[in-house]
Amino acid sequence: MVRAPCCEKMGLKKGPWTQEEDQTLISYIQKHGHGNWRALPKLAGLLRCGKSCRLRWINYLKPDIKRGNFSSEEEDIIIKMHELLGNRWSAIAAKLPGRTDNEIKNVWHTHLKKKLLNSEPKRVSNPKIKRSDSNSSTLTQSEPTSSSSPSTTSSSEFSSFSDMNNTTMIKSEDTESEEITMPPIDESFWSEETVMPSSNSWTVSNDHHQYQFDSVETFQQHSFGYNGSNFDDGMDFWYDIFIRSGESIELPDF
DNA sequence: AAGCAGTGCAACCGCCAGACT
DNA sequence: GAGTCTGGCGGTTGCACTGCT
Repeated sequence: MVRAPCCEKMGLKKGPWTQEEDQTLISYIQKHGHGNWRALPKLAGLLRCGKSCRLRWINYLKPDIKRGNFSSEEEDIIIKMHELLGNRWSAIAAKLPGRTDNEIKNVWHTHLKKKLLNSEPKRVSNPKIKRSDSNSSTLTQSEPTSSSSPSTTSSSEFSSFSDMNNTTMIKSEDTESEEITMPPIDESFWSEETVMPSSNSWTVSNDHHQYQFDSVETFQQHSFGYNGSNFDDGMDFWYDIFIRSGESIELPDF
C-alpha cells in the first residue's frame, strides 16, 4: 500500500492472510474470545496488528458470515438503504445478516453503482419526497389545471393536495407537515417520456400513481436538493431530461 | 502467446467517538 | 477536564484475475 503501514514498522506482517494464520486466529478466538484486539495477536502468537486481526475475523472468519454472490433481493435492499442512509455501510450491513460492511461497500462500488448509473442517469428525489415501491414512471406533459396556483419559486417547501384517481397535485406552497410519496423513477422514465417545451404543468406517472406539478418551477425544484445537491446538479438533471427526450427543445427559463 | 486494460476484492489507512485513567 | 487507548467506520489502494486485441 502507498500509505505508511502501521504494522510494518513494528515488525508485524501485513498483506493477505495465510491458512495457518486464519486457523491460529480462529482457534484462539474460539477458546478465549477476542477480548482486547490489540493484545490478541501477541497472545495468539500472530505477527499481525490487532486491527488486522479484527478485520480478518469480522469480514471473513466469523462463523455466521455469508459468502457468495448477492441475491437480487439483497441488492435491492442495499440500493434502497443507500438511498436512505448514504454511505453508512455498517448501518446497511445491519439489515443484511451475514454480510459485512466491507463486502457491501465493494458490491456497491463494483456492481450497484454502475447498475444504477446505467438505469437511472439522474435520480429524481428530494428530501421531502418518499418513494413508494411502484414500478415504472413516465414524464409527460399535461394541461395546466385550474387548481394549479401560479408558480412561485420562493421556497423549497411543497404541499401535496387532493388525490383524485391517484393523482397527486404538488404545489409550490410553504407547508411543513406533509410529505409527498413519489414512485421510483426508473429507466422507463427516461425512455418513454414525452417532453414538451413551454408547458406550465408537468406530470410524473406510473401504473399506480400520477403526480402533477403545478408549474415547471415546482417540478424543477423537486429535481433539486437531492442529497444536498446544488443548482448545477439541478441543471444537469434538466439537461438529461431534454437530451434523453430526443427532442430539440428550449430549456425552461430558470 | 503476449501484452494491455478493466474489474473485483481483500486489506490497509486515517479519522473519530466513546471508554477509561 | 485532559490525555490515552480502543474499537469501529468509511475511503482508498494494490494485487490477482479475466477478457480483449
